[in-house]
Amino acid sequence: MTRGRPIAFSPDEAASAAMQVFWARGYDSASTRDLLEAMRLSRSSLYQAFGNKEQLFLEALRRYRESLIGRLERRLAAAPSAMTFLEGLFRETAGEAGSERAAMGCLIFNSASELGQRGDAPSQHAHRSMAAITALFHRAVVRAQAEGDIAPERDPGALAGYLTMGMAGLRTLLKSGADGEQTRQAVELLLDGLRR
Amino acid sequence: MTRGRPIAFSPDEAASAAMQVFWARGYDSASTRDLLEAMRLSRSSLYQAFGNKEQLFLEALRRYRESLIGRLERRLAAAPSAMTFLEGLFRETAGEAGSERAAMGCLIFNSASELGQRGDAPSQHAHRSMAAITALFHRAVVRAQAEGDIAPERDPGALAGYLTMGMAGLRTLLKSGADGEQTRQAVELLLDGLRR
DNA sequence: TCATTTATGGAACGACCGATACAAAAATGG
DNA sequence: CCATTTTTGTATCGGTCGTTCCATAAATGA
Repeated sequence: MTRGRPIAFSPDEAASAAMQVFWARGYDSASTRDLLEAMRLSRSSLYQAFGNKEQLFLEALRRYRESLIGRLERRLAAAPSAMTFLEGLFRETAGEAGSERAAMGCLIFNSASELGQRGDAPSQHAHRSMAAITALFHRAVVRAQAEGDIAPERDPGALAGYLTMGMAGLRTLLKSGADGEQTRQAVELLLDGLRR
Repeated sequence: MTRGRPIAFSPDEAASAAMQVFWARGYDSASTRDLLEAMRLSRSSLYQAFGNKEQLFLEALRRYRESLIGRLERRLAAAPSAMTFLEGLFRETAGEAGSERAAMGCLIFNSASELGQRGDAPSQHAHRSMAAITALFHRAVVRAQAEGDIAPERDPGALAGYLTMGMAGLRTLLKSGADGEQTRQAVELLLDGLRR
């Protein structure tokens, strides 16, 4: 049983580098040249290891989603209350105004906006990733209700959609270069809507 | 003083057709072939009349913005109250869920998301167009305060940013294929935040 | 009608796109 | 050390991109 020459790169790091490129430039605008340069491998290796550009994007989006959701999940679990988690998340994001981080936005919302209802696999995966964010907000809302910070009679599904809408809008504001004053005020109003 | 051969197309209609293409496909993804076909003119005429793709986009975005703002302005002026205008606008938009119209989104938010902080002219114009939307919401909020539907001590600037954020988020939800139930519920919560 | 001016159609440009083909290089297990 | 397997670098593919150029068509004012 011969094994042959082993690959000289880390598939993990390569996929991570690809994710960064798609995040910064978008799916269509990210050229294979950009990807090759960032991933530091040759064309052959890219197509051999990841199939094609679309599949590479799917893998990058999957990684981004799992990383993001995982991080938020841990942060939610570690938070003293679900409400402080939500407040912290939104306020922190609003505080990114003007930074390079703000200009990049979120790969999931970026993809949802760019790919829209194209119907292909990337578009469907973007949609599912949006749903994953809403599901996370749903869990946070349910916990906040259990903790008495949100009235129990309020519909957690509706509130989760409201929060996803708010985060998507906040990301758009940040991408368009809104200043911190505006984003912070808008986020406070959004959070008021949680408690009301 | 000779004049020469007059152009055989309507610059107005051509620019309008270009706007539709940029709206449906985005700035980068809209190819000159797409544009020529929709505008029904030859390459020479396009470059003669509009300069290049970037300038054509700027003109298309300008038209979209003025048309949109003008339409909203008239609708606001005709509305029995600023609050009913805002309610109608958001509820109507939420009701577009699932339609082709929803998949197209709004050229201004689309452009803001696609072009981000690229720094070039299209990016700057997208940012300014966002500001124009916020300015319109600001006027509506001020009027709603005068009419007693929003408490006078509330900051109209903050509320305007809140509404722009909400509309941007709503547009992202609609583009990602959210169902009408979710968008309608989210919008009601958003509107609750206006009155509170 | 005629000289002039302008628009038009289409060919062509260089650059880049995503993807493939193929030969050379490299590391394996035996 | 060798035969085998796999990766790697590079050349190249057909196609499309935005743009320019030029010959031709068309409508003008005189």
